[in-house]
Amino acid sequence: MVRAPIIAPFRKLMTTRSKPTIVWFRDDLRLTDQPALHAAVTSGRPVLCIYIFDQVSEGVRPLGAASRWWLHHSLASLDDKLRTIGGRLFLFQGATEAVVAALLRTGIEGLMFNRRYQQAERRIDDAVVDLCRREGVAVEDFVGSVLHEPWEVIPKTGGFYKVFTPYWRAAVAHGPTLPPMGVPGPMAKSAPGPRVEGGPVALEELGLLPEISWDGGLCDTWEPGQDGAQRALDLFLREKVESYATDRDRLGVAGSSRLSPHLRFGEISPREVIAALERRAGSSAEKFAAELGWRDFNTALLFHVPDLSTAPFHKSYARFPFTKLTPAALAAWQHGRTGYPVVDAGMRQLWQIGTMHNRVRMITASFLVKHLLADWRIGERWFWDTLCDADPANNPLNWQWIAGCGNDPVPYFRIFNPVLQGEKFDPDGAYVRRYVPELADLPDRWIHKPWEAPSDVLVKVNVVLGKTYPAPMVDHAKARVRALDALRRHRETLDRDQA
DNA sequence: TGCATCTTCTG
DNA sequence: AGAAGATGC
Repeated sequence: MVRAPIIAPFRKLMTTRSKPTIVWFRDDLRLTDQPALHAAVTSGRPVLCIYIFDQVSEGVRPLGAASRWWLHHSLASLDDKLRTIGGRLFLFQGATEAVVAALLRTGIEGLMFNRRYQQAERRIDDAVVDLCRREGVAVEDFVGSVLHEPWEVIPKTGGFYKVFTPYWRAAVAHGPTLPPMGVPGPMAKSAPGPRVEGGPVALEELGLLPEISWDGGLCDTWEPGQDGAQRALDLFLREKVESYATDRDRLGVAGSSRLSPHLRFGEISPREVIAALERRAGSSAEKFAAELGWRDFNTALLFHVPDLSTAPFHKSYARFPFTKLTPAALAAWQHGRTGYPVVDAGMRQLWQIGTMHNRVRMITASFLVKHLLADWRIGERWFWDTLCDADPANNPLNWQWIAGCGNDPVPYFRIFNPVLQGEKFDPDGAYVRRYVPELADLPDRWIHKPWEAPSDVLVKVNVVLGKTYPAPMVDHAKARVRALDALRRHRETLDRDQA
């Protein structure tokens, strides 16, 4: 371990004052409903708020580019918020254990944090707890950003839930989640950030922002941070939640809550969202509450089966003969040039604004794993890099679900038809027109299948298939039959193995 | 949180 | 002919 130099005059300063308690922020970048911060501030001791940007510890999955962009702005916002209660945020980078060890040597009273639920992160946290105990530093951890912790909702027969519906029934029966805490009062004057190896560093030094500025669409779309999260929640409750159950499926309508990246970084807790929802009963509110349940369910599943982000839940799929995509085919999917308008609109929405309508996530993912027969991990990695809400549990598990290798997956024969899905959920083509502007003038009738439009129509709207917009990269009917054959064969192999 | 195809019913 | 329902992948 690297021994960090301790600056002598600073140490003297520390010993003459009461030692600070560290509040270690992680995926909980908020002041509201923040148990660790609340406990530290109400103790009346000096509080030192820190964040450690750790991409190097064993097993930690490096953040994708969109998540890095989000984190940058979220950290800036958290620092602003902390200043409103007399604190500020000190940033460090490097291996967590080394940074914490160095900090402890500067004289620390205690360490507080809210729990995480992924394997690598829990190993780090356990090591930090051990470190504190060895050094005689009081350490306290609190419930993380979930409604229920993974070990709280388990079947009577033991093990863990593999199907959402029984999980959610049990979670609801388990009783109400903790009422969210408010913002703690002003904190004791914040201790200065001790200088150690790894920090404190300026936000810019973390290098989270893109080097070439591709983030214009993200900047125009999102307001990372606690205030943005609260605003999104207010807007959702005011204008969207009533019709959520129906509007969420309409691609051209902004019917979703847009809370997912805020929840991912813990800028708002699901307990706060539930508390706000409970003031308004109704089936739409319940539908939305269940969506929060999905987040917990996936978190719990990953907790119980740590390799789910890379390994199929159904092990037989490790041997599935995926098609190796050509670089051109992969790029066509990634950048929205498949020739299927609704698929291309979704992939371009993702690239431009770091999110994608949930139904379109299913359509585009299904296209990659069924029409192109690609390994779901290829798509998972792309989403991980481009989604602002890329979540270590939700992203891989949703991909496993659509690929058919997950716990409780879609049946293998369920293959989305991108034309029918477009016609059903984007009947006026508003979504396609927004993200595939070269098709904007096509009449509704052809907007989801330009290759069927009569040539005089195409001429009139300046569409030349293969030039201004790609011809379909695969034929839906043929690709569907090919996928059904491959998946059925795979299934027969399975049955034979088991027999 | 599907799709395609077949059957039956109705005008 | 076309809607509506049933069925297998």
